Formats: sequence, structure tokens, C-alpha cells
Amino acid sequence: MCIFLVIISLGGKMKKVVLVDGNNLLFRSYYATAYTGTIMRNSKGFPTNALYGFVGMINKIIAEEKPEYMVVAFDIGKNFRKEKYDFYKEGRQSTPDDLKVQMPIARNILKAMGIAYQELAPYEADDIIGTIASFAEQNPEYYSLIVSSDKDLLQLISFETEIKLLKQSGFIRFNEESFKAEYKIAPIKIIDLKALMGDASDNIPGVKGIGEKTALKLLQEYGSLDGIYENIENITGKTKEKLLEGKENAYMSYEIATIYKKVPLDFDFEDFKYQGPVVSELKQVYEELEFYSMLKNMPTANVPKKEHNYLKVTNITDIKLDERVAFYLEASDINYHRGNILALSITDKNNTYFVPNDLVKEALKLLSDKKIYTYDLKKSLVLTGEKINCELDLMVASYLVDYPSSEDIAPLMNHFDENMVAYESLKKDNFQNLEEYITLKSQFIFDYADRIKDLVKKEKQDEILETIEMPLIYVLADMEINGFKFEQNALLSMKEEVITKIEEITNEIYELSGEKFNIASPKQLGIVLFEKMGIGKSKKINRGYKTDLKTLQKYEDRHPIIPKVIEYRNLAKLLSTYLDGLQEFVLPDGKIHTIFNQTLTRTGRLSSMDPNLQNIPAREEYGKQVRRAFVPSKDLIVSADYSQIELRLLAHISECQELIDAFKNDEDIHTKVAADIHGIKESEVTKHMRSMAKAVIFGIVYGISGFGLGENLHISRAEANKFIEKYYELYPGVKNYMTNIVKEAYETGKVKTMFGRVRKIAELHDQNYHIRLMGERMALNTPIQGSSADIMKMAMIQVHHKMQEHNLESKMILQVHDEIIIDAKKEEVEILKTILKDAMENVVKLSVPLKIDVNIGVNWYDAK
DNA sequence: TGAATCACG
DNA sequence: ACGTACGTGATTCAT
Repeated sequence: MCIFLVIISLGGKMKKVVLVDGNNLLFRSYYATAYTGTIMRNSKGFPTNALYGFVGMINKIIAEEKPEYMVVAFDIGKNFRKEKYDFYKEGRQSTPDDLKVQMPIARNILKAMGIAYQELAPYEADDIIGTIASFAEQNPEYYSLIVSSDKDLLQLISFETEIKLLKQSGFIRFNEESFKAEYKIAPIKIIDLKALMGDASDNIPGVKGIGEKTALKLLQEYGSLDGIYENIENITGKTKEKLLEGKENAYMSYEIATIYKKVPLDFDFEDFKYQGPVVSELKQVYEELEFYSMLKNMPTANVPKKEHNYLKVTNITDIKLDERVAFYLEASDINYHRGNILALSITDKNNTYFVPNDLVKEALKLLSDKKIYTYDLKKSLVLTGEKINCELDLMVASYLVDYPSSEDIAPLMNHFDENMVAYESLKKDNFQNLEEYITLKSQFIFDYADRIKDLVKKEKQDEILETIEMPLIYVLADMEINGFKFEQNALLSMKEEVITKIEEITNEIYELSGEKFNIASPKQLGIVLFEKMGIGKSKKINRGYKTDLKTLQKYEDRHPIIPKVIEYRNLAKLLSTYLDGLQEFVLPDGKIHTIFNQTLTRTGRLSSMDPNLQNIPAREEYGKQVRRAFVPSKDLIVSADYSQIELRLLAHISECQELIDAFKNDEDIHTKVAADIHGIKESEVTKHMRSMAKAVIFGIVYGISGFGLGENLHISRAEANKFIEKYYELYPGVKNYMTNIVKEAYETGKVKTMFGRVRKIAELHDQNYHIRLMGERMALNTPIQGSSADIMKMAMIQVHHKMQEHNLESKMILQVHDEIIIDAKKEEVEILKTILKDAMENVVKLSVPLKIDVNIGVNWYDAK
């Protein structure tokens, strides 16, 4: 506390020097976007993605820190650590050429921005930062703030040196005090820590067999690396052996990990004064790079406007259209169920037309016999209620080739340097520039439709586009239009009960803890439980203690307050998200109309929002009651869900004969696996054994580790590992599949579903090992989750089609990944059952049967 | 605006 | 030795 006050009081007098790790920013920016597979380039094909992010971050630093002095450090030329120890940073991917060429430009940008930079071979940026920070420490006028995501720099923290450690999003700011609070050692001991535990990313060996936990423990006890070896006789067992064996490596690692603070730089702090940009120079650089959004934010920058004319339609006869047309419909709200049509714009090879609201319907009729292109067809179908026969929706096409495909077309346009502002800012201006805005959109669609279509073909996504995604748009539009009737009164008594219970529990918690606080605040809750009440030691995270369900359950028996907190959470969630939350989405027709996002997930699944109807409580009996409010607008709710579709796909894709046979014989797969694992008869399998087996099977599909499974099942890692190994032994096909798909993913950088849907996995090429491992898990899960999503989509199209053929009044209203829900006329239930079974079970022929269960009820709850 | 938490398949 | 299950969306608190 004392230290903190001193810094604040000195802060006014001292001059802040912001030290930025330039290489770190460039790498981060490059890999932040490179994973999409398409690197941002200017029209000459020069890569600009790293620079774009770099400039953004520099601007952000300036805005947040308002530095008086600032200097950016870079690596350049040879590296003295590498010279001395050739294993240093070995195994790292070499810098991609697309990044290398951007590096010198970063220097030009800084120059134009009026920011100093430093580089000197054979030193790394770290050493330069360390040298300058140590100079600042010796000079009472200055203190330093280091900006980087590299944890190595933490060793530089001191009374006069802070660090802003960049995270994936946001940052953590450490000073000496907060660092010690977090790590329980002095910052300088980061070096000793590395000497012991090594660093995989830099290929620093450390002491073999010593990890972070042990290293921290040793340092907390003996203070330093030297301290440890001076006291080596007091250390026992394996740790001692490892330390003795690794002593040489430890001291060598210590040397490598130490940031060198005596780089022979020739500078004066006044050289680092932030000058502010030389506008003309910076403009020139930005123009070269085609950073139009940056230009726009500059005081005197001129945005080159695209040549663009349009005709304002006052009479429908003004419109004369060629065979190929693009249109775009703009609504007054992102949620088009709540909004209304603002205007329509149409482009053909001759003209662009702005069609005001009152002529939209008539104008759309003119399109009926044309080849139509648009962006977000579903939105237009819902808003107009018209049947628009569309050739290509650029939104789903972009999705399939990994181009921007958000609800706003602007990001896609900006991907092609169209300099389009986001819908939100148009709305903020009360749609003042609507005409200009919407006509640019239809013109863009017209200009780029072929280009995107060609890419879809080139990437072999055309079949998915034509047979799945395009037809599905019409199905989803219908479902959204139909909506799910919501009977609020059905929840009144439940809501009352929940509110009362929450009040009671709140009071009980206050009594048990002896104080009033906000139970919904994880921060306050953590302090009360783990500091004031001293119930155990929860893991510390960013803002405080971890207080999630899993953590709380660990302490469930320690104090009666814990179950109360768990129940409070449960009820608060129920109330805010469902009992209260859903109410706001009921439209005047008494129905909830969700929006299905068809172009968001990386596996091909749908998602549902505003509200999300794919996460209505189902697992717990009490919460599940919410489903009673979801009622038919006709007579009955019919629900058809695939039985274990992902596991069936695992069996099929992995060609694992044992699993295939089990499904063919319609066995209970979890029981079968439990019996196999324990080597007993299925009749001897207990409930517990079955649920363990179930967890193992699901875990396998996700690429779980022994550790993860152990945590989940509350068993030891060793036991969990035994389960997993046994599983692989019993079903070698599965193991084989996992190995092969990961290998293939590494070779091609992508995986495919059974139907050819592609997912690029850039994570596999990340320098960070953990991210690569995550990529491997994605690689093995995506063909399963994605193929299941494809099958469901194809089934939906067939069901929809057959329902129309039979002229049914019943309507499909919801999809929850493996479940289709229908608002049904009672006379149509039998034919519906036939249609659902026919379509869903036979939509594709696999080596295992697909099976559905159909349930019927007077509300969603009863349809189970 | 992001982190933490928790609802679903 | 690393860190530790895939895919989503909504709400709340805190910055």
C-alpha cells in the first residue's frame, strides 16, 4: 500500500518512458490474422496484416498511456545467444516471408509517427528494453513502462519499471508489488525460475524433470538458484537427484534467460520524446499500404471516394433490369424481426437503383425472373415474406471460403479494401447516408459475386454451397418466421418461487458469512469465501479467486455456505436468463422468433441468438420446467432427435468394426464400452460404470487428456489414463483415426467433413505448443461435429421439402444440433413421424444405422 | 469492453 | 515439461 502511494505521488513529477517490444507486436499482429489463411494485402499484393495490427496497437498505446517518451525496440541481425548456444530457439519456425517483408516498413511508420526506435545487432529487443529501463532506473527523473506479451520481460520489473503484459485480449499491468502478490517471488527471480524450469518456446533446457510448481517451491524456500545449490544437502529424494544432474544446464539456462542490460546504445532520453505524426509523411505510408480506415482517422486525411452513381427511383417504371442483378435490403434494426425495411438497392450491369421503402415490394417482383445475387438472403426473406429465388448469397459463400461473413456486409467489403463503415455507425447517424450506403452494398455484391463464386469452386465448396447452404436458407427463414409460441403465464408461479428462494438464500448467505456483499460478483464472493471466511485456497486468477461450480464443489462439505452459493447461482441464472430474459423476446404475436446464424461456427453447426433457443435448460429437472412455456401455436410439439449421432459418426469415420457392430446390433454403446473396459458382461455393468464409460467416450471425441478426464470423473490421472489406454486397445480403429486425422491436418493445414466442408486450422502452425495442441483437438473433433451438422442440415432440407409436398400445416420451428422441433397439427402427427424418420434416418448411408427418437407433447417439456 | 460464469448439444 | 475436452450465447460485474 505504501509503495503504491509513493508511486502515485512521484508519478506527477516523474517522466514516463514507454518501452515497446516491436518484434513482439509485429509477430502478434501477423499471427492474429494469418490463421484465417488469407493474409491481408494491398492491391499490389504486398502483405499488410502485421503492419495493420502493429499500427492499431501503437495507436492504442498512445491513446491509453499518453507517453511523453516512447521508444520501440526491434531484433536485428545476428543473435548473441544463438551464436553462443546454437540450440537456443531451435525448433522454432523461421519467420514467414510474408512477415519478414513487413518489418522494415514498421520502422518507416514509426518515423512518420514521430516515435523513436532502437535496434542493434547482435542483441534482442529484450536486451535493448532492459538496457534503457536500467538507465531510467539510475536517473531519478524517469520511470519505465514496458509493453509486450513476452513474459521474459517480467524480470525487469522494479520499483521504477512496470510492465503492461499484453494478453490475447486486453492486458495485465504488473508493478513490483502486484508481481510479488501474484508469483510470491521477486521479479528478478524469473531468471532463476527459468533456469530451473526451462522454456520450451525458446528451447532453454532448465533442469530436466523440474517444472513450474517445483521450481517456485524451491525458490520460495531457498531464495535463488545459488541458494538452492548451497542448500542442496537439505533437499531430498528425486528433486535432489534431478537438481544435481541438471546443475550445469541450470546455470547455462540462467545465463541465457538473463536479459542483458549493457547494450552499447548511444542515446539520450530526449531522443525518445514522442513527437507526434508528420501528417503528410504518414499519409503517404498509409496510402502506399492502403490503410484507408487509418487515413480516415487522421486529422486532414482525404478518403478517396469510389466512383459511384445511382438512380433514385420515384416510379417503379424507372427500373429496367438486365438478366443478372444484385440487391441489398437494409433494415432499421440488426434484429430484423424487430426492425422494418428501410430501403432496397439493386445493381445490374448498367445501373444502381435506390428504391425507397414504399416501392420495395413492387421492385422485388421485377427480380422474379432474374439471376439474383445478394448478401444475407435469409434476412430479406424474413423481412419481405417474399419467395426470392436466389442464385448466390455472398454471406454463406463467404462463410464457406473463410471470408468475413458477419451479419454486416461491411467487413467483407473491407476485406477487399472497399472502405465501408459498419452498420452501427450508420444507425448512430440516424441513417443519414442511407442512399449512398446501401447502393454501395448492392454494387459491391454485383462486382464481387463472380470472384467469390470462383473461389468457392476452387476450394471445392460448391457442392456444399448448392446442395446444403443455399437451400437451407429458405428452411431457416421459414423457421424464423414461424417462431415458437411462448406462454409466459406458464412460468408465473415458478418465477415467484425463484424470486422468493433467491431472497431467502441471499439472507442465509449474509448470515453465514456475517456480512452483506454482492454474491453475483465473483470478486467479492472470492474474498468473502477464501479470505475472510478462510474456506480453503482457491486458485487465483486475474481479478481474484476462481469461484466457478467446479471449484465450489471441492469445498462443498467444508462450510454450509457453499451449497447455498451454488443454489443462489443456479437460481439467479434461471431468473435472469430464462424466466425474465425470454420475456423480452416475445413479439406481439405471442411468439419468440430467434435468429439462426448460418455463417458463424467453425464446424458448420448453426447457432441461435436473440434469444438463444439452443440452450434452454434441459439437464436439470427444475430448470427444465422452463420448457413448459414453449407451446404449440397449432396443437402439439413434435420433437425428433438423433440418437448419439456423433458417436455413430465416430464409428463410421474411424471404420472401427467393434463400434460399428455395436451400433448395428442397436446395443447401448455406453454399457457396451463399460463392459468391454472392465471385461465383464453387459448385465453386470453398474450405473456408475456406465456413466464413467460415457465420459471416456465423449472425452475421446474431444481429444481429452488423462488429466482432463481425471478431473472430470474425480479419479486420479493414472486411473483415467488406464481407461483411455484400455479404450484405444479395445477400439484400435479410433486410435488410428485420431493419429491419421491429426497427421493429415498438419500436412494440409485443414480438415474436412464427410461431405467436404473444409475447416482451416491455422492453430497447427502456431509457435505456441499449447495452441498447436488445441489445433490437434480441433482437427480430430471437427470431422465428427461437422459431419453431424451437415447431416442435420440435409435432413432439415428434406423434411421441409416433404412437409411442403404433403401440404402440411405443421411447421418446423427449431433445430438444436441433433433435434428438430415441429409445431404440429394433431391430424398430421402420424405423417410427420414418417417424414421425420424417412428423412433423418436415410439422408445418408453410413456403415452404421442412423436412429431417431420422436417425442410428442402439449409443450416442449412434455415432448421428451 | 472483456472476464467470469453457466446454459445447451 | 508444457497444460490439460469440442462447439456455441447471455448475463453480470468491473474496468
